[in-house]
Amino acid sequence: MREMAKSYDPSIEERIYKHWMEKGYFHAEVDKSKEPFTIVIPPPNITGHLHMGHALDETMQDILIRWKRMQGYNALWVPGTDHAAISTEVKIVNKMREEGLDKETLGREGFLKRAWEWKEEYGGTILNQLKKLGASCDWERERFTMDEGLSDAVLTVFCNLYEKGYIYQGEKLINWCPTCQTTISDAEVEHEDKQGGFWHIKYPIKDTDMFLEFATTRPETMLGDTAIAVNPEDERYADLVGKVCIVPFVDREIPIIADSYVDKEFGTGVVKITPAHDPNDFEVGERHNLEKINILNDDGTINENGGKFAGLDRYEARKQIIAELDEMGLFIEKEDINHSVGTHDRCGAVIEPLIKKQWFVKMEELAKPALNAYYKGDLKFVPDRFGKIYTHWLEDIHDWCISRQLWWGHRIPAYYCECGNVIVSKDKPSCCPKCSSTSLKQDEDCLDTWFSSALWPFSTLGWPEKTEELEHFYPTSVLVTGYDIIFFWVVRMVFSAMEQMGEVPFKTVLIHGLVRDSQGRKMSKSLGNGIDPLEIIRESGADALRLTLITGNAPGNDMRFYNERVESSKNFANKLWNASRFVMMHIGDENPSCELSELTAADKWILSKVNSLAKNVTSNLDSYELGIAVQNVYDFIWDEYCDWYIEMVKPRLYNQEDPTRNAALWTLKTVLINALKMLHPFMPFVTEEIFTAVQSEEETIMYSKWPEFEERFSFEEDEKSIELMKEAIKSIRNIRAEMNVVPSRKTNVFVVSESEEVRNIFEKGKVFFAPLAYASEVFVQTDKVGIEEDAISTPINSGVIYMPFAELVDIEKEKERLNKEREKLIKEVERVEKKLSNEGFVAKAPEKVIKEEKAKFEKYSGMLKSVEEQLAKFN
RNA sequence: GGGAGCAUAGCUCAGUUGGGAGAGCAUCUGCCUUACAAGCAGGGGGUCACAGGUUCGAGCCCUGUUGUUCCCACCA
Repeated sequence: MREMAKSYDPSIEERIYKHWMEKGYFHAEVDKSKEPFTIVIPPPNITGHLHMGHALDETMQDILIRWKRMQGYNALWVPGTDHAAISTEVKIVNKMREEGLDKETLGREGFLKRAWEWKEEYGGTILNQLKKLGASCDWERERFTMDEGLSDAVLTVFCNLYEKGYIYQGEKLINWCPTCQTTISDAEVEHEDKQGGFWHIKYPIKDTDMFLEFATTRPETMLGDTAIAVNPEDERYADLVGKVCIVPFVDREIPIIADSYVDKEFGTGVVKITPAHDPNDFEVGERHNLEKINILNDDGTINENGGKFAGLDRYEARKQIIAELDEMGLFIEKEDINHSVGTHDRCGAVIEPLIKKQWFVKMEELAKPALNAYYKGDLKFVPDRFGKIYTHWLEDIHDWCISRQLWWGHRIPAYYCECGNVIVSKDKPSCCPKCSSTSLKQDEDCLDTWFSSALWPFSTLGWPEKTEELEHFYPTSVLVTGYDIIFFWVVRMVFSAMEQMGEVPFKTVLIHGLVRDSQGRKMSKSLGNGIDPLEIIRESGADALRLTLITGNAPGNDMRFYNERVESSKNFANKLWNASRFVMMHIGDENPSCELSELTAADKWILSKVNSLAKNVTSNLDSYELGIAVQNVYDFIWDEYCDWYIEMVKPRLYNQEDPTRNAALWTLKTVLINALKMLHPFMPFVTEEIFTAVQSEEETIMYSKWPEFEERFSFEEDEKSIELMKEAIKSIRNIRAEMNVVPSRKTNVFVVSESEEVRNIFEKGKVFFAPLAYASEVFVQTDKVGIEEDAISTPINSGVIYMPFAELVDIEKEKERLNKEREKLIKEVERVEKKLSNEGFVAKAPEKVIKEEKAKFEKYSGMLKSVEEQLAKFN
């Protein structure tokens, strides 16, 4: 037996984790004799630091992995990181800037060298932080989206999709971030409601003295206007269609066209059309064959097409354009409006739609199998409502712009020949197959970072190689992630897997919500309201943090983080610690054993309880109700095991001569071990420490067998007996507290019952009933012989408890108390009576429910009778 | 404009196929009882947002209303 400290100290965690690592417990080899259970970690960015969101996400995964491992599965949790193209590149560029360097001077190669150096230095930070949380990832299998194997997977998929015609190059309207100077996909555009202007402007109509009024939120785009549109059914403008307007400053003549896209009711019913800078206008332009004039440079300044405004930032140009229009009498008014503006989710800059030649993935066909997988039930969401979000997005999907004007990432494997030929190939071709020229240039752009993470579930297992890991561990079992990246990642993983592997990448997607601050706000850097999980771990331990994050959290729901709750989690760890210490103090170096026949009702009661706990916890874990599962274990340990069972067995432990002492020790130990096992996935450290102390012959709890429900440990009768005694004890304590009787003052307690069964229960349970009921002596009898007339009484099911308090009894007060009790019981009896006299209830309710109600009727009417008898005595 | 979530004790939240409303924290009372004062025992506190409906029975299922949060969407 190992000596245990007086109170729980979470600093043991580091030692334990190190031990687990040294023993290689987290490593999973392919073992075909076992059923696989696989999770791939949502790879955190190499730029990242562990925040509460990660802590929740990884805790949930660790719980599932540890549980399945104990259940005997071949459990594998693959860790790794994402190169995070834009985020990382921005970080590196900023660091270079501090040294007075920029990308251009370093060149691509020089830049990449520095980027890899940066990755080597900082890229592992977040994974090391994860270890503090207790994550049992197989670190021998750690992967990175840009390592050799995964890069090979990326190029393979790119070429595959290109050959099948799913990847194409196109000159389309894309989302441009002028700050990061790259394209981004639709998913990365965040629509924010912003206060903005709605400028009313008019253009002169050619060869008339008339003007056409319209309004716009982006006046500077007028420099790229190539038409003015009205609704074809708008009578106000019918005779203007076909006429020509003049765009000021650039003096461009543009047609007035009719297109049903224009809403007659909105504004003046006139829209300026800028096909090069607005998605709707682009469509209109396609329909009417309009010219597309790009007016923006990559940095958001006006280009040479903007005439005199060339070189100005778009917002400065806007100001000047309005000022000059005003002078020209063409500006009418500015309306203040609140409208939604597209911004870049990484840097917050306002996105400018513009036309560029980019690489796209054609989504329509690829989306279908991903949708079918869900409809067929091969892919499930927990909770299911997120399936609707998933399908909604896929049904309305746009092509995915995958090229990024970055250097940090997977360079697009497309090669351009002088002859104009484009060759897509994993390796650089030696010459152009068309013209044999050897002067081929690779595309300068990189792929969207999500292109590689979309392959994560199979690329990390070795694909495109046919590894035995892939064979055994794929498809993965469950993906755990937040609802905020369903579009970015989940959707793309599913369609990529369906296309490349022909099956789903995971069977279940377990969705969790956001961890918010105590006021319900998102934790963010700018608000400075983030709570650092590492700090919590340092102060209270990873176990306490994990328990806090899981308790009371239902799948898919957001949660608030309170330090008070960490405190209570830590208290729980200490409670468990001390209960274990108590058990071990009494067991010493013995190894208690006993026959089932030696067990007392109390032993059987707690064994039965822990037995059904196993059933409940397992079924809750099966349905991913981690919060309920951990609550089950928590309640059992604190309420049943500590507050009742330990107190019940104390007299047997203190009495070395007690013949049932060994049964008590065995039960204490057995139940504790089972409870520890069930708590282990949630609180791995404290449970490991205690387990190895109690079970000194075992090396770890990690591979101990998960408890299962066993019929032979189900003791219904004993459960009932003990519950009856608990009720009696609670009533006695209640009365004593009301009468302000200090615990040290003990009284005789009489249990009177005509039922032999009940008398037996109390007779046998005297050993614990007496101390818990603060009884100097317990008398179990059939009648009231020897009980003083003014003894305090309280009814139990099929009996009455009497306590002679002598001088403490105030008859009037006692009558009052009994009257209250009577009122309560009358209500109960009435309620049950009403139910039982309801014909519908008796005819239609399940038999079990009716039986229960009848039993309640017996119980309460019996109790009422004895209260009334007692009252009659006082009157 | 479309969709979804939430509304339960003072606060934060659970409540798994419908069968007498729960936890943590807070609050009040009494206890340093030989595992734990990070504790023990006991108490108070809820028209389960509102209105209908289904049912023998509704916090739970259906419809509507209100409040609130979020997601999606090309009304300039």
